[in-house]
Amino acid sequence: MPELPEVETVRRGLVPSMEGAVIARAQVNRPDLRWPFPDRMAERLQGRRVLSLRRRSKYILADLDSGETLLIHLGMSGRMLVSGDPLGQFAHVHPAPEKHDHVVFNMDNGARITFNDPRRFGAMDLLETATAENHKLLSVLGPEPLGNEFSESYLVAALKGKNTPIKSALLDQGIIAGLGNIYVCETLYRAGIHPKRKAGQIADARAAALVAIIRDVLKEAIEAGGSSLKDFRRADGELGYFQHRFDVYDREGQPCHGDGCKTAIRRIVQSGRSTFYCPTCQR
DNA sequence: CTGAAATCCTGGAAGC
DNA sequence: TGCTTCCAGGATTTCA
Repeated sequence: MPELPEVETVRRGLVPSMEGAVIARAQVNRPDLRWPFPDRMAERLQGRRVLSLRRRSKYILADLDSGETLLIHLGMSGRMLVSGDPLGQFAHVHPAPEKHDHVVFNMDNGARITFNDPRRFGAMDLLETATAENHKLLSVLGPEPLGNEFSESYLVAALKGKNTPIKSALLDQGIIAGLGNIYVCETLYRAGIHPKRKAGQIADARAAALVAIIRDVLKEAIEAGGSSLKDFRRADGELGYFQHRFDVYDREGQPCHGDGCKTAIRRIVQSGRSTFYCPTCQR
């Protein structure tokens, strides 16, 4: 799925056409994605103004003037395509509907946001804004990696005593929210830590160093506009380009980027997920 | 507790 | 231009 940087890129792309605008009509083309949509979702969205668009981990949260918040998860293949012309300068041209266009938001400013998700691992729900953090999907999340709560002391303590491989620990959304397979691989490469190393076996200083590395990796990806793999498009439909910067992800057999290191990047499977790493640089 | 596997889906790419 | 197999950014649930 889109990981934190991709979701943040999508959120930013949606702000101009959604924030402050009214959902004139919500078109819901099927009863569910990963889970059933909430009761009367279209009606509850219709006529509501979007007060703000927030992000928590890989979730986009749209606070509405009804006191409800629309939660959106893009799953693995979800996209939000923006069309139309919010500023009214040009003709409102919308693309023809495509297969897997599951939910369409027609805004009162002429913009149209189409949620397209072939694999349907995505999700939408409506929750009370005031108690949003108590939502089943949000209450289990660990700290935001770019927030103040995510500190060196926090991560050192969170990894202490863990017997699980560091790869799995960083993928655990309850320890740190928002990392996915790509950025965990990239983070461990930069940190020089072998993905199979037990989380609790990492020296405090190395665990602490992960904090800055994680932040750097995510910030660079956000600045680059999110990565773009098979299914991901920026909110405006343009491709991101962080994929050009991957050191290890999807580079099996290719030479390591490390200084003077030409070792072939290796791919292994951990918990059913591909892990890419340099056996020379990561210990 | 850990962790592996199955599960929800479709589509693209690779292999034959 | 076919058919089969494998693989994919996630995350929950089930099972050992």
